[in-house]
Amino acid sequence: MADESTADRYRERVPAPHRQPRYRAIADELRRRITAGAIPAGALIPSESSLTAEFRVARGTIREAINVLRAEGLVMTEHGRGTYARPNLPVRRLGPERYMSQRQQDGDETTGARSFRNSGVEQVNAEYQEVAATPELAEMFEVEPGTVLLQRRLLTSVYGVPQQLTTAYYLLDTVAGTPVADPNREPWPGGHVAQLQSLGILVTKIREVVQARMPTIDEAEALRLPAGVPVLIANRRTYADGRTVEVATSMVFPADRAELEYEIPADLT
Amino acid sequence: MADESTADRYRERVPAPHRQPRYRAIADELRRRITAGAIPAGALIPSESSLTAEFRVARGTIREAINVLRAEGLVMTEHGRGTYARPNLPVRRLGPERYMSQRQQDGDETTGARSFRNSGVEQVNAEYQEVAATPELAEMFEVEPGTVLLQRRLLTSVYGVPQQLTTAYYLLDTVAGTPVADPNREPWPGGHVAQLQSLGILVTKIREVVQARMPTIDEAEALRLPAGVPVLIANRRTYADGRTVEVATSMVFPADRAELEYEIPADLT
DNA sequence: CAGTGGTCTAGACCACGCT
DNA sequence: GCGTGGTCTAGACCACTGT
Repeated sequence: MADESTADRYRERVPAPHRQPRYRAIADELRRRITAGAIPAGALIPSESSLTAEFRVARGTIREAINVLRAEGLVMTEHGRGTYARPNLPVRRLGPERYMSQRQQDGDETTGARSFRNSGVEQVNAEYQEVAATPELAEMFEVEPGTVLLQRRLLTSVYGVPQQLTTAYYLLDTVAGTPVADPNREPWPGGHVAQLQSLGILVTKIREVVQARMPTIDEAEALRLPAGVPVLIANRRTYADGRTVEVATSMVFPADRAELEYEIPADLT
Repeated sequence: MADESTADRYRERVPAPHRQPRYRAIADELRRRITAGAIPAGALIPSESSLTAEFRVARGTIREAINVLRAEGLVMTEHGRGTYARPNLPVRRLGPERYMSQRQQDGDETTGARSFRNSGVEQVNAEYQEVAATPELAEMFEVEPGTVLLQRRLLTSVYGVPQQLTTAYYLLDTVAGTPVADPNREPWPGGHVAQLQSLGILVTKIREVVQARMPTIDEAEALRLPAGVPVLIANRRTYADGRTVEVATSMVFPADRAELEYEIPADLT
């Protein structure tokens, strides 16, 4: 095989031609072991020090090889424990029914995607704060910039696995003094639509814009994202009677364990 | 802080306390300069050697900081030339109106996102092929596996910039011999809904599932994606009278220049 | 405690893009 | 030729996870 000369190159001391960098060749070899099943999903790959011995390179070179695999989402690292082949995660599907008051919600057999709403395994870490409206937010709410809004920041987890970061805003006027402004009532039964309804606000339309990008480091840490996994971003705007009653400037989902589902009814086509 | 003794120990050897790693602090500072506009989009950031001088750290530390920004998709590097703040691309917004027959479509002033449908600057590279239904496709169309389908593969470009890869399927029975089966008629005026309507098929519902992931190498090349940019994936299923009449197993969008918009009407909430 | 990965240094030489 | 980033070495010490 052509691999023989590659193996020989590992044994050389320094001169290795850079036709293919060594860290790439090492990454290729480790990737082969993982995809071929020699290192099963969820198992530890050899430690950095044993890899330096096996390939006879400096530790920095091994780390670069592992960086490649991390960027591909193939492995994930835990400080002090080791580096694992990435296990396959269950996918959380978020469909239009997440805005319904209450309904039967079954998993999708074909993909294994599941909805966890109201299942009792969903925990919410909430943080409420009063903030002044930025010009962008003020325009969406049709108020003066600086008007006080209620900011609601959430980290939602399922089975202890973080699944969603949310930053949402409400006009303080419409929620102040109501149970909706109480952070201890999280998670909201029925979601934000039901909560607004309890205040007499009838939601008429929700608009969401979906984007994707690589996470910031903070997001990657909060969502425990391995490197190489992007995030799905949904920006939500909730309307009642043509007025904007809620804005979620960013709902951040880990793309390796979430997908969004939408329906476009006939009268829109 | 309780960490003071620890911090003191660091100061013996290194000026900066490691409460936050040096490379992350440097990444934060560079990110600030880029997002604040001190380094405009498309401009070169300082070279690695000048950054080692400015922050007084080893070159490896500077490179790690830049790796952070690259993983976030904030900068891109060209060997021998330098590292750039990633230029902002015009964003193509795809809303529900893309399935409407014909309507006024304006840009969104707040984000600069635009729709290019029917604007004449959209080119389509089409490839049609007859294929046997896989078990998954057969189940969706409610036919026997192996039933012949028309496969439609598209690369859509706007102003010569590739914007979308599509793979869609139709039952050959319903389209054979019709203008819809003619690859020379791309791009389809009014989209696939209008085309189906011209065959007497009235679309009643469209369902889309949106995901994100890093691109395969082939996708990255076809869409001319720089490293660190994920793709948005939409899987579409088109219904008429409860029957599935079209399936797009993957519409692949470059996440740095596309976003998807959906509406959830009141009767769904 | 031992073993893992995380951070950082101070060098070296190579490959690429420009002028 | 010069300045850029790409690759690599050989060490050091820190921080986290286990026993």
